[in-house]
Amino acid sequence: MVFSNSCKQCTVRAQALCGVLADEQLAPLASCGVQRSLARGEMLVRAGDISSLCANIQQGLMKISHINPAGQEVIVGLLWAGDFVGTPFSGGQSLPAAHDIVALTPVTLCQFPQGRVERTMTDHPAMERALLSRTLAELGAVRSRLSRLARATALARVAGFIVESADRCATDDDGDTITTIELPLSRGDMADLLGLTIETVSRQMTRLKNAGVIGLPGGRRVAIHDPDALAEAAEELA
Amino acid sequence: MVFSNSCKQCTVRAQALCGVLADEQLAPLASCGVQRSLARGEMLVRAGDISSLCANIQQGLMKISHINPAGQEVIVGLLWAGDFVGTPFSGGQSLPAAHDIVALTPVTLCQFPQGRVERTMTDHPAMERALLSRTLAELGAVRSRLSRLARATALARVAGFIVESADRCATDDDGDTITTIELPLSRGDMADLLGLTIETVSRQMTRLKNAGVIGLPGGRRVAIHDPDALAEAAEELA
DNA sequence: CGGAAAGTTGAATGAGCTCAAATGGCGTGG
DNA sequence: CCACGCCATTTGAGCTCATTCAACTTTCCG
Repeated sequence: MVFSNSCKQCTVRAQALCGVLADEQLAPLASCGVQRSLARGEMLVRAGDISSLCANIQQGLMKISHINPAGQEVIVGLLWAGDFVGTPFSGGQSLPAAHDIVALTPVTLCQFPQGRVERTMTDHPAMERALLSRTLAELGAVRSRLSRLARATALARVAGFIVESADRCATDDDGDTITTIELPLSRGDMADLLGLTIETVSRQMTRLKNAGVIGLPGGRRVAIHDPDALAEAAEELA
Repeated sequence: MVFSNSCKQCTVRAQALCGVLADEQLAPLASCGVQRSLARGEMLVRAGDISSLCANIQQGLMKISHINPAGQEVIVGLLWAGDFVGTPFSGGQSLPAAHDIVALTPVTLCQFPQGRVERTMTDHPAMERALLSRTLAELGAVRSRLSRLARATALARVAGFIVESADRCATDDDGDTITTIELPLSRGDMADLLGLTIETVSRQMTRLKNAGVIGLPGGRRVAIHDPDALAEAAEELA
């Protein structure tokens, strides 16, 4: 249902199709995309919906989350700018969505009619193949997160998340000695993502700060003073 | 890389193709499948391998596992009879495998030349679409496991695993009042799968036994005395 | 400003881990 | 057939790390 994309700032075309198709082949699809905006906190898909949504995230960050019987929210994945969301084909039975999808920041996305995407895939098998390939890669990525959640300590989870965010959010000022990023998630969201409590997340952040590994200049900003130590902390295990 | 299949005892054809193709379309593929056996513990794929493996599991159970830097093994998924394993196309760049794949029981599988599978997919888009659909479903399933690992108590993890195994291994004697299954995993494998220690798994099994929910008649057998209580325990959270 | 939400810090509790020893099942060899 | 040894599993005791509950501080917006 979701496809990760490693490229940072690319057009809708490149995102959806991984560059396998020429521009003229995409024209019919690109021409029918509708731009849409979501406010922070707005829900795009509700678990249980029978939705034929099919879109590309252009800006912002969304969460894929699940609320368990005890009322706790678990974030099972994030969708960054460039990621694809939705079901690209009707596939006979339209299954209800398994998870909520909610905007964590203001989001802009480009929405397509499902039928049109499906037809484009049928006309251009390379696109479908690319989508399959990307989905397989995403599956591997989720499995890796699974192995971290299974065993890693609270410190390693938090450090790992900062490293990952730094990779994703990498600003252009790479000449600087110190990288500062703006975490896109609240402490509460981080806790839901990492399977911890808000307090524990906060404590580990403080711990990293006191160790001189990161700085917390205020807001949700994080200054990475010692990337190596941070990466090492992310590998540490129970 | 892996596709789950809910059907229990089906032929290679039905498994790989979800019944979307007629038999005669499959003949070229079916005719070049090679049967292969693996002993318990034998490794099919090693993490880092550049493998073009492409096969269907006919009998037995395999684990997809990852050994973390601390030397702990984490099982990120199981492959049951009927599941598909491997990369069905070369996709330009052959990525090295991210995980080990090892037989937990004696396994028989039907292996295909990758190129032939790829060609069959190209000739029959319905097959590729089915594969994509199945992969998306698998992605959802892994996400659900993720949410369980993130928050559930040890008891809930163990109970959940027993429920899942019971669904998978359901023997034909469904007329019986009490269902007994043979767990396909050792305590150690269960621990690796659930992100617990051997001792904790054992303790929770004992706890369920003492509560009268299950019986442990010996070996790896589990008698399910109270399915409802077991399901309830599986939902319980931290 | 002022109120609410978000984040930090502290103390006590408890679930699961570690280390260690006992028990049970099972195949081998006498 | 029984004794032995090996391996998986169970059980026990103490400890650690993350959670819980609670108070406090900071930041964000109206």
